[in-house]
Order: sequence, then structure tokens, then C-alpha cells
Amino acid sequence: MRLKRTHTCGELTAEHINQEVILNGWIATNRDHGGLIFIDLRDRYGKTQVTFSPEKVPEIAADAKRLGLEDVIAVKGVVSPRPKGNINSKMSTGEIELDVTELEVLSESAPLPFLVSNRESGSEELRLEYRYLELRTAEIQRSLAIRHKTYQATRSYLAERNFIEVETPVLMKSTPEGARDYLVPSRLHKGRFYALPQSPQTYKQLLMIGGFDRYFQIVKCFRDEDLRADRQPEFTQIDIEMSFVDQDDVLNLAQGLTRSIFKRVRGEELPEEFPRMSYQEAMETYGSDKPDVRFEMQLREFADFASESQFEGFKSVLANGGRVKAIVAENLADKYSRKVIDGLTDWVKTYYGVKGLAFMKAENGGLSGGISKFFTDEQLASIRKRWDVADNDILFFVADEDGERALQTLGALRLEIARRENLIPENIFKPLFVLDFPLLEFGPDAGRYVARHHPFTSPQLEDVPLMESDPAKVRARAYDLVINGYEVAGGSIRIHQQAMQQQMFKLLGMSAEEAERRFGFLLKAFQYGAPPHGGIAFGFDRLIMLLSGTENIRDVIAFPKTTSAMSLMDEAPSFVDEKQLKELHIRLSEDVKPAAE
RNA sequence: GGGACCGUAGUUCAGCUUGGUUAGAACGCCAGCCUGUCACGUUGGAGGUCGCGGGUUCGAGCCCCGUCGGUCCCGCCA
Repeated sequence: MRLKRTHTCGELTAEHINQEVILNGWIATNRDHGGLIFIDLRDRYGKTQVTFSPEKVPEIAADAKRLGLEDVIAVKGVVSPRPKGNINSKMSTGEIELDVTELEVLSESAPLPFLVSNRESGSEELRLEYRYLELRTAEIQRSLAIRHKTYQATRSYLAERNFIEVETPVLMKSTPEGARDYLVPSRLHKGRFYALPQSPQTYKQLLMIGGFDRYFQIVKCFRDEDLRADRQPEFTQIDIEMSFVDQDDVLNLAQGLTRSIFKRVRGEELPEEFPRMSYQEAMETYGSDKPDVRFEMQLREFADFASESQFEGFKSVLANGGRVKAIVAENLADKYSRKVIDGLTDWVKTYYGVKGLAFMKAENGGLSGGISKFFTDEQLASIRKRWDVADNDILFFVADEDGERALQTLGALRLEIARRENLIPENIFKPLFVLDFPLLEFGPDAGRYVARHHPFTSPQLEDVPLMESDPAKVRARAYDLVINGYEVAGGSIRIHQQAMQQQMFKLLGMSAEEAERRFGFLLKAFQYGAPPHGGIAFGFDRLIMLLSGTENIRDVIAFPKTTSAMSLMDEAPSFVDEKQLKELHIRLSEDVKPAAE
């Protein structure tokens, strides 16, 4: 190129007037007035208006007429003040313009599938196909810049505190516990496969045994599971592990890191001490293990009222060990007609599998409608009093013999109503730690207990005796960091003693032989002096979502995949040549062959 | 694995309820006019495999079945 930029498109101001400069960039808009042509030239740093005057430079102005959106050009000219009344206060460069004397067309753009100036002008499907164009949009430029700042903030915070960044393998041993693995066939070892890491869990523990007492890594993880708005098949974690620590040390570190990131990236002051809440309390008051505490509408216990009522549905649920809880949605009774309530009822039935949704409305100082007829006036009055119910509030009730399901359903309803009614304040951040997760849960499919976090999670010491008598009651030394209803980080103190690890495997129904086959390398390492250790992993993408204010994980990843794990731009995954398969000792089954050919 | 919504011009959408002459609009694109615009204005023009396959019908963008793709949710995600 002949004309190399001397400045970016975002930096010229009145101070540069009369200087001769060169700008390079993309054409954001062009406004051809016949006698005078305006082009807004754009790069990552901003936009600058450049003008072509047919009077002064007739040949160049004639060339400029042929330019189109997103052509890449270089222009040389003199920085000039805009005439009075033509200053654009919306642009940082709005006081000046570039009076062009030379033009070099570096590259022309084909007609655009959507407008770079307006992301809404194309469907997400189309934008993903032309992701490189979407990367030019202000939104994606901004969120990737936030992502970059967050990498920097993370590295400097941790490095300043003696953490050492270590890379762990991407090709590793498959450990079929947890999510499905992405597998990579081995050419050299017939019939064998590597797995891509679901997380560097085992490696970080081995690093502790290896004496790297404070480790971190910003690392890609891979899970072959179905996707959601906040889940991608490959995603990034800030992985952290520490030796000679207890739970509070890890939480304080995570808290400090989070505060530092929000401060440095957004200028946002998070509380010095994040609130801490037990898993049990989170479930009881919010119906979720990742409560959004930006708004109230907490779950209320209804068992005592229900058991004294005439409502057999609730009474039989309670008699069978179930739960009945309620929420009070303030000032919505008039808005929630029978039809709206029926809609919500269908919604909870369909998605959460409960039998129904009960309600009452508060009016004229009492409670009426719905299930109110099963209660005496005295009972209704005392419900209103205990919950401080005001006229026009509406009360929703969910009962289920599976108590956890009742809580989760009501928690989901709480969120749904809050979203519909815009009860969730934006641009505020409410972090909290959720603690004391159960170590195990009964897996109906497996017919045994499965680790809720992972099989290396330490039980709380006082609960160890329960491992024999009542495993479901054992609490783990596991914790999550939740912000605005997103699980942003999760971790645990690990088991570092062989005997305990073996007991854990036994509880999980894993024989000594099986444990040896799957995790033998780790168990062996534990024989050579394992320090007590624990850690935490941040979902980096979700953190960026919060920092940049989006609810779509694809907005914060440069080249994301669709909800069916396809990359629309390069069409991955793709079929491969027979020759490649042969080298890998792989033969496709008959039913997929026609598609491959 | 299951459910809901969506797929029509380069793009965003309307048309589908109630099948019927030539499938419309806006933006973009092309050509012209325009010296102070910044969502420039203005005149004209081109542009359609109605995702794909099958069925019903005299006749299908519209109804039915299947399929592919997108989004959101349940299951799943230690």
C-alpha cells in the first residue's frame, strides 16, 4: 500500500487542524451530494468524516463516487475544522473532518448481507455465517475488548499474588464421569482415543502434588452436551488451585479477583464481603442454587397453613413427605386474569412436571379466588398478616411430593414473573457465595449415589460419620460464586488422603479395580505426599456476559457455535476423506455413510 | 431424548386465519439529479426455487406428513 496510516480513525481532534495526515479504514457510510461527498471512515478506534470536493480534486471525487459500504480505503488530506453549525457533537472526531487530497482503494467489498452499522439488520443465523462482518460491529468490538481487559485483570491480579500460570494438556485421558467427552482418535495407537478436557481438574491437582502451590490458567474446556443461551461446547475457564488452604482462603481469593475484575474492567465497586448463603437456604428462599438476589419475592413456607386447611391436594402432598411453598407477587392481582394464570399453570406443568399452580388474590382486606375457599377467614387473615400481604397482591402456591421439585418450580416461577414484570434492576451486580452443597445425590438412572460436584470433593469433616449412615445428608466443602442468577464460579476443597478417596469411590459404587483403571494415575500420585488443596474455576464467558450486559454467550466469543454445535461460518463439523478415516482405523456405520458421500 | 417458536427479494418483514389473476413494503443494490451531510435528500430501475422432499386438491407461499437449519426451554451439563 502506498498510503499508510499516520493516525487512527478515532483520534483526530481540533488539535490536529492543518496537519496533513493519512487514515486507513472501512467505509461506514457515504453521503454523495453530487457536488460534495462525505464518507465516514471507520476502524476499531472510531470514525472520522472525510470529504471529497469535486472543485479541488475532481478526479479523486469522481473515484470516490464509485465507493461502497465496507470498501477499505486509504486517504491523505488535511485536518480541517467543520464549518460553524456542522459540528457533530455525537462523534469524538465531530469537530473536524479530513479534506482529502489523495485516495487509494485498498480493497472493495461485495454487497453486504447485513449492515455493519446495525446488527439488527441481519438474523443471528446470517451474522454467524458472516461472523467476520459481525466482528466489525460496535457491540462485538466492545465485548471482545471487555474480554481482553478481563484476561489482563485476571493475569495481573493472580500473578501479583504468587500464582503461576501453567498450561495443561488438551489431549488427555477420557474419564467418563460427568459430561460427555469430545474424543480424538489416535493414529499411532489403533482403537484408542484421547479426550478433550471437560476441565483441567486432575491436572491441577497433580500440579499441587507437584509443588506448584498456587496455580492458575485461562483455559479452554470442552463438554459434548446440549447447549443453551449461556453454554457453548467449548468454553473458557479461569482455573485456580491452591495448596495448604481451607475454604475461606479460596473464597477470599475468588472474591478479591472478582472485585478486581469488576473494578478494572467496568469501574464497578462490588461489596467488600460477598454475602454467603448455604445451599439449603438458597433452595428454601429462592428455589435455586444460583439465586438472583437483585429482587426479593422470596419463597414462603406454607406447610402449617396447608395442613390446617381443607385442601386435600396439599394435605396429601405433605402427608407423603412433600413440600408446599408460596410466593407473593406484589400488586399484580388485577393484571393476572384467569387466562394469564392458566398460561403460567401450563408453563410450570410442562417444564417442571408439577401437577398444578394454585393461587389466591388479595382484595378488600381479605384473600379470595383460587384456593381461598379451602381456608377459614381466620386462616386467611393470619396468612395476610404473616406475609404482610397488601390488596392487589397475588399469591402463588406449588406443592409436590418431590420437595426439591416444588422449590425449583416456585423458584422458576419467581424468575419468570420478575422477567415479565420487569422487576429485575439492570446494571447492578449482586454477588454471593453459595456454600455447603450436598456431597452426593441419588442418581435414579445410575441407581446409586453420584458426586454432585466431582468425586474428588472433600466432605465437611463433621459430616464424615454420615458417609456410612446417611450419605445424602453429607455436605461437601464445595462452593459456588453466583452473580445475578448466573453460576460464575464453582469449586471445592479436594480430598488429599487416599483412605478418604477410596471411601468416596466406594460410596459412588466404584470398585477398587474400576477406580484404579479410571483414576489410577491420580491415586498413585496421592501416595507421594499430597498437600491439602482446593480451588475454584470461573466460567470466563459468563463473567464476560455479565461485564458486557448480554444474555447471549455468543456475543462474547469471537467465533461461536450454534445451539447444535455447528460453526455456520466454516461449516464445522464436516465429513472427512475416506483416507483420513482409514489412517485413524475408523469406519463409519452404514446408516451415516450416504450422508458422508 | 422431548417441547415451543421461526424459515417468503441481498436483508428485515407482511401475506398463511378463510387455498384462486401479476407474491407486496422498507432497507440495501444499480442508474440519474443534488456543495454541508452525518439514518442526507430525491427520481427511476433491477431483483423471488416462498428452506428442501413428498402428499391432499382442478389449483398450495397458505392445508397435511417428513426432513434440514436457527432460537429459546425441559432433560442433560461431575
